Formats: sequence, structure tokens, C-alpha cells
Amino acid sequence: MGASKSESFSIEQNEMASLFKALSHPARIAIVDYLLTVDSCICGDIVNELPLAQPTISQHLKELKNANIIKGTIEGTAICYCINPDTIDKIENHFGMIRHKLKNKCC
Amino acid sequence: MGASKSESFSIEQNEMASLFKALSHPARIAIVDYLLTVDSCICGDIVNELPLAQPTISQHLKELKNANIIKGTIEGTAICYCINPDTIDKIENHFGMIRHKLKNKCC
DNA sequence: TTTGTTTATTGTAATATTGCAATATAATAA
DNA sequence: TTATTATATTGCAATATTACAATAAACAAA
Repeated sequence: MGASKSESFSIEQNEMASLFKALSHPARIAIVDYLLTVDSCICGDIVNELPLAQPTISQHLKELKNANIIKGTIEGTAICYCINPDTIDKIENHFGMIRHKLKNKCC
Repeated sequence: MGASKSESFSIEQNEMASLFKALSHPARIAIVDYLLTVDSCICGDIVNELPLAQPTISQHLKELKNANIIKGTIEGTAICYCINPDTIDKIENHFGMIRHKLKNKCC
């Protein structure tokens, strides 16, 4: 095999797994970190910042965009990428739920 | 290639990526969900609960354990797996930091 | 001891991910 | 029009992940 049996799990479970998968690579964590430190956020900057080739970064940006973790608006020739706060909310809510359920646990 | 260039990123970035990778599969999300709904949490239960074979679940449990998301204590023949609250804290703190930095952002 | 029960490991096939050179596309400037 | 600049896509090799049958290991009960 090799393909995950995603059809066996709930939509919510697949959604959360997709979000975490988008964040499961250090380059994508670094991209998020970088977007949080700069005001204007353009892909070219990221290429200069990270030790990866331009196509690789473009690919990582695409995955973050598909997962709605970042959004990009076209600004002339460049694209302004930035964090999507709604998705951050979604993840925080998930951990809020976990934290809440942990209250009643043994460990 | 295929191997990620993890040596190019910070320890913190690699750590967070590892945590998210551990949560990046719906079966592992489902395991965490299940551990939060039951009081006693034993691997055999999970095998009955999820549509995956026992070796596959054992493998997923191992990944969650390696990432410190769950911890297992031996109870006779069975093993009591449960969530590690410290790791949940770590992830929540990461998003707290993101939320904080987002305050000063354009989008 | 042997038997049963629970979990882990090994081996392997199918599939997915990562990284990048080469190339393509899109928009602006000259 | 022809550059130039910024980003995306394609194609492919290297590597990683997923799933599970078969087997092993660890332990309790008979």
C-alpha cells in the first residue's frame, strides 16, 4: 500500500490531518516564521532567506496555500503572501478542545 | 532527492515540524480523539475502534509515542496509552506565539 | 510446561514527498 | 515589439510513508 485510508476517517479528522501535514516540514515552518517577522511578504524574499531553490519554495508555498495557512495577493509582478488568521483560529480551537477534554483524564 | 534538508533549519523548526508530522495522518488524529473519549486507553481497544490492522495501529502509536504526543504505561499484558499534556502545551504555546506576532500584521 | 492474549517487529509492495534543473507563464518596463 | 523580473509548472531521481501478512516477544493463566 502506501496510500492512507483517508475515506475511513471523518471529514474533520482528515481536515485536521491535512492542516498538520502542511506544517509538517521544517521549510514550511520556516516560511510561516518568516512571514511573521516581515511586514511585506513576497516570495522572492523567501527564496533569498531559505537555503532552497526557487521551485522548491514555490512548491512549499503552494502546499501552505492549499491548506489555507497562507494566502497570496498579487501585487504587480510579485505576490504578497501572508498568514491566514482564520486557519490559525481553527488549529487553536482544535487544541482548545483537546485541552478541555484532558481536564477529566487520569494522566 | 526526497530527503528533507532538515539540517538547514533550526532545532525549534525541526521540532515543531516533527510534532506536526506526527499529527499529519487521519488515523493518528483518530487515535488522539479516541484517547480523549475513553478513561482507560489500551491498544487493543484502538484496534477494534479503527478500520486498520493491528500492526498498522502499532506503527501509528509508535510515531505518536516518539513525538511525545502520547505516553504508554505497561499494565500487565496491556499497555495504557494516554495523551502527554506537556506536548499539547508546547503546541499551544507555538500558536500563542503566532497569534501574538499576527497582532502587528497587515492581514 | 503449554496455551492464550496483547503488543511489537520485520519484510515488502504501493504510493507519496522532497528537491531541483529546465522550462513555462504572467506582468511590467523599455 | 523585446527584454526583464517574479512566480509556477513539469519531469524525474532519491527518499519516506503507509499498510499489512507473517512472525516474534512478553506476559499471565492453566
